[in-house]
Amino acid sequence: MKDTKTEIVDLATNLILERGFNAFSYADIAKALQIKNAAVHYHFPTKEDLGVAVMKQQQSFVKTLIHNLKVQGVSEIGQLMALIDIYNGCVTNKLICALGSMGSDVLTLSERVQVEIKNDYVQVWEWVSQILEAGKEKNLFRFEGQASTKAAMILNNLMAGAIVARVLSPQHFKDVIAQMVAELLV
Amino acid sequence: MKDTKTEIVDLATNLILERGFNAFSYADIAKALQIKNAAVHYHFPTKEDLGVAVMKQQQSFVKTLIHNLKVQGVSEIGQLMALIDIYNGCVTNKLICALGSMGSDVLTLSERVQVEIKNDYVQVWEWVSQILEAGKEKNLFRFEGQASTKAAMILNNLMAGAIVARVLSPQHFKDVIAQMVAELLV
DNA sequence: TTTGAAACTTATTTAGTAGTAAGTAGGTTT
DNA sequence: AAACCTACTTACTACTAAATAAGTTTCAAA
Repeated sequence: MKDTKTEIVDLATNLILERGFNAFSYADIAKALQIKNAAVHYHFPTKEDLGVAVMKQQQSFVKTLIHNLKVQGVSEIGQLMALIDIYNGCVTNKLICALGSMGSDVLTLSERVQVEIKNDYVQVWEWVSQILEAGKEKNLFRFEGQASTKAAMILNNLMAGAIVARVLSPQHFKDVIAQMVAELLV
Repeated sequence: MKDTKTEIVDLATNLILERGFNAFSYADIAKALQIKNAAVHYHFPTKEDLGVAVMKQQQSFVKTLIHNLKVQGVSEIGQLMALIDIYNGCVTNKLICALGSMGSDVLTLSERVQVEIKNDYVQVWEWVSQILEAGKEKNLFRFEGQASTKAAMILNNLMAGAIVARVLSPQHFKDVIAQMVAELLV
């Protein structure tokens, strides 16, 4: 069984992806875990601490994902699909991604949290840049311009796509991402 | 001179684009306008009312912009650049767009506000779709797939680009949008 | 068997939040 | 002149937020 600390981070993550950092409280977490407000503060003295923990856990998840995909020798196409699958999961559950949620709130957050949001973005951005670069070399992908710029464009479509999916519909996301992939594949 | 009601909406808009709907209060507005909290409630009884007013004002701005551009006979390229200029202005002022901000918070907002967010998105989406369709016909633009899908992709890049610009840098936005435009122009 | 740290609860504080009721100054209408 | 309206202020309610101090339980190691 997961320990309380991990459960708090998991729940906070879900609340952030659903409502945003400024729209959930320690009381929400305490209620869901059937503990008291102060117990959450025991593990994460300030909300800032909790925010940092959430973003670091995200980085750890991505690190593990990248590692597993490379160990399994998954192709560049497969790696891109794995990333898209994560966003499909978000959209299905009416969630947006951590980058979109925390990015929108970035100016209300402390320096420490801002740094972790940036680290999160850069980690995924560098990964996608590498996928594109290697995939182009192998003639799997076609695109104009720099791989890093194209990677940013792909992330933009995933991030904003997930946001818009909740405003319009999940289908809107699927259509856009399908077209994005079609343009990319040779 | 602008009346108080308009000033409240303008200020609320700025606060939403900077911090998000759930991260500003009536007190922020009252303080800035040197009036009392209750005076804001006089004009907008609930925060929901204020949210609706902000989104309707946005729609009105876009409607006027589209009208002016068409009256002046601005080309499809010029129209797209006008949209991009708005986002450049946002990025310069460390703001995100109303769609990105309110879209991120959509599940914390009432039905009435959600509808206006959707209306806002659809208005801009249809406009960009028309620009692309007409521009392609005139051999100004090149793109694969449906104009409406490509329009959504452009909006995704603008929306998420503005969000990421605050996390990374304004330059990151400019690079991505420059590449986006380059891919689009014949 | 004691001890001591980890993981809580209880109870409270401080500082906001949206929202409202009642009153008022100054202008407009009848 | 009386009645009314607009745009507020004053003073408040009810509630929620994050945060903390002090006390309690639990359980494993000495």
